Amino acid sequence: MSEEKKSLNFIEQIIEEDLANGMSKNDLRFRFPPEPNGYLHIGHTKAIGISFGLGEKYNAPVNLRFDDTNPAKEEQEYVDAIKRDIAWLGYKWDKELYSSDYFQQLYDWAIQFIKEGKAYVDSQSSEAMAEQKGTPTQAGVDSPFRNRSVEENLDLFNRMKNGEFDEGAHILRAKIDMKHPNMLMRDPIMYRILKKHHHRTGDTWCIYPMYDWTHGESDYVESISHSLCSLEFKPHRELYDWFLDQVVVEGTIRPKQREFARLNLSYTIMSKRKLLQLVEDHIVTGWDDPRMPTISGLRRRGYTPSAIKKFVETVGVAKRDNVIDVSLLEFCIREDLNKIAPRVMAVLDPVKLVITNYPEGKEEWLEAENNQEDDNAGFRKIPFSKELYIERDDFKEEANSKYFRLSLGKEVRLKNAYIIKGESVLKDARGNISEIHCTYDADSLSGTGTDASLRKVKGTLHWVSIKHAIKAEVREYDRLFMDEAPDSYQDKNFMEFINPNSLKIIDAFLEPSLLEAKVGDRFQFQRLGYFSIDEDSTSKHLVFNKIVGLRDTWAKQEAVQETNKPSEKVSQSQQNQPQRNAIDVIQQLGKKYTNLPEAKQLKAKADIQELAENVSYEELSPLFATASKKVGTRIAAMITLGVLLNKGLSKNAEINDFIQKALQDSDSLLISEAEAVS
RNA sequence: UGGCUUAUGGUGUAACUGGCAACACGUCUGGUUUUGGUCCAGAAGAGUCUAGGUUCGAGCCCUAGUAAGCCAACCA
Repeated sequence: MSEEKKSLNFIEQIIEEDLANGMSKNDLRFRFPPEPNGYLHIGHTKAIGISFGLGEKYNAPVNLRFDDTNPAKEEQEYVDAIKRDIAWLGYKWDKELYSSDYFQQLYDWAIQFIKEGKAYVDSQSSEAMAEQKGTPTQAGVDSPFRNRSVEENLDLFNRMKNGEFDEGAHILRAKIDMKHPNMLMRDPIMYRILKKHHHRTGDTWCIYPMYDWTHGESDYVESISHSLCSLEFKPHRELYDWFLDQVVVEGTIRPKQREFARLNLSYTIMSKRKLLQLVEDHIVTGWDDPRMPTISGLRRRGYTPSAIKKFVETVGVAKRDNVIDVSLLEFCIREDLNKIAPRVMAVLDPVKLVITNYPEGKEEWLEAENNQEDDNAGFRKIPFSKELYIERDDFKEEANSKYFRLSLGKEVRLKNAYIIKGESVLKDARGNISEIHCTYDADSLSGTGTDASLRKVKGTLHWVSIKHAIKAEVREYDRLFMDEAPDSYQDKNFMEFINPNSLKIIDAFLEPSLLEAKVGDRFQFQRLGYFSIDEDSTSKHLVFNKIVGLRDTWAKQEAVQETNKPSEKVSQSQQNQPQRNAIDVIQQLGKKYTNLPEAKQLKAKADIQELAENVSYEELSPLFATASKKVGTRIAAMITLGVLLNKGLSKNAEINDFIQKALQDSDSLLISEAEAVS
């Protein structure tokens, strides 16, 4: 129980402060307010995690409120999908609510606004109004309708509500300030005429409230204490507060809007509009395509709720723009699946392996551990026979000592089975390997405890018995975009970065135990990665999605070797070796110099003096400009200068300046070094 | 000639509210291993955007710059 160490994010700090200032814990209440105009994606998961997470932390209710003020875009399908996704993540909302529940209350308040002279009906075209609104750097001007009488406004608004006007003929605006530096405060629109069927209120209304007018008041009606949203709503806060000022009654909970930076993921896009385009252009098969960053896509891909929650937790909450590396998401899912996914064997790119000294027709059912990370996972039987498939990548006719897999004359272990030795290969007319022949050591069977079974060999391969193997379709996914930030360019469309090879369909061979697997089951295909059964599967035709590969340091090594071979890209690998310029090392020593105890300081000084022998004046002189507060670096530079002067360097104006400034410093170490050279 | 916000290793987030920068991912070593996975041990990488200032002491406070993001939909 050592939770006190965990630091609070800035939102938690605000809440703690409110609590300290007398707010009752019972008054804490949050909400998640999606617009039902698209599917939830991984970015929303952050917002969900923040508000629902706070609810869990403080044991406070969290409402799910659909922000459904625009019937032109919103649909029941999205409501259902959103509820499904949040429930799947494992969060429980207190009440399921809709902004449309408050249409009447909002309308009543609007009437009150008109009566108090705080709102008016404008009857211009949207173009005219946009022009009057000005620009961020230029004040707006008042509408000619701004000073209509209360009676006229009331009459017009009433007739708007009754459907007497066409869309666009009139709107209701709050009367605030057309010269306000915040554009949102320049008489924002509260209502527009929309003769559309609403998924909940049907045809009851033909005027619909705008977001700004609706959101804060809905929070208020629900007694939301903290209304958390992403950063782009920061400018809206002023208006949110202005609207609240007009209606909040003393002694009630006044909601507080606070903003955090939204989540961005490298190599993906987060805009609902753009995601919709991928669906409509059939780049993907739907919102739940396993390549999509939607929650439903991740679910179908095989991600677990706990991995996603862990991810969101790890990412943190702050106010600066960020791009999270996908490797973190992958880490979270691997970490989770490593503990829970049963291991099985599957061969995705088969080559036939024949064990020449294994009896014809013999078969054995060998014992295999389901998950060595889980003591309760148990064991299963897998069939072994003379003819197997192994991975094409797992064999090379000749290989160096770095290659741990099968090659001619070398031994490897077949996982859960025997040790084999490569003997010969058969090739087809084009020279491709069609069969590998090997011999096995009959005494080496896994788990028998014989000396032979205990022998250590370099590599272990996964395999599957040809006769017993079941065929399955495996869908392997790659990132949808080839650019790290596909929608960050003004001059390029994100569609230009679509990865044409984001889906690869593979005919794979699996061990027969998989015949019993059900849709949604997740497995580790040993040495390959994590896979889950897709809902397209039938009893005759299994379909797997690759969730994520295993961490693969071998593939990485190979890639490095490749790039290093043609040209001498040695510099890259040297970068990590302590092969640095003397001056850089000196600078480094300097950084820590003032923090060192005296004995180490002396050693550092000696090191610097030694290194200084290999430093030219041209390398040193830039350090003269070091900021005055970086005392350590200046000391190191001074010591180095001493060495150069000793070697016959003559002083110039630059050097004298540097020394003079050091002599006037407050740091005694620096002064004494400066005195030593002056 | 606007307003608001942000700035800490490659990435993300910390730093007990002023006491010489920590955690996670990633990278690299080494060990264990019947998964080149996991696990274990370790390393490299940041004087905290710049320049001043206050202070015994600044990533935290002040001033001035710089850079990035957001704001002109009858969208949310």
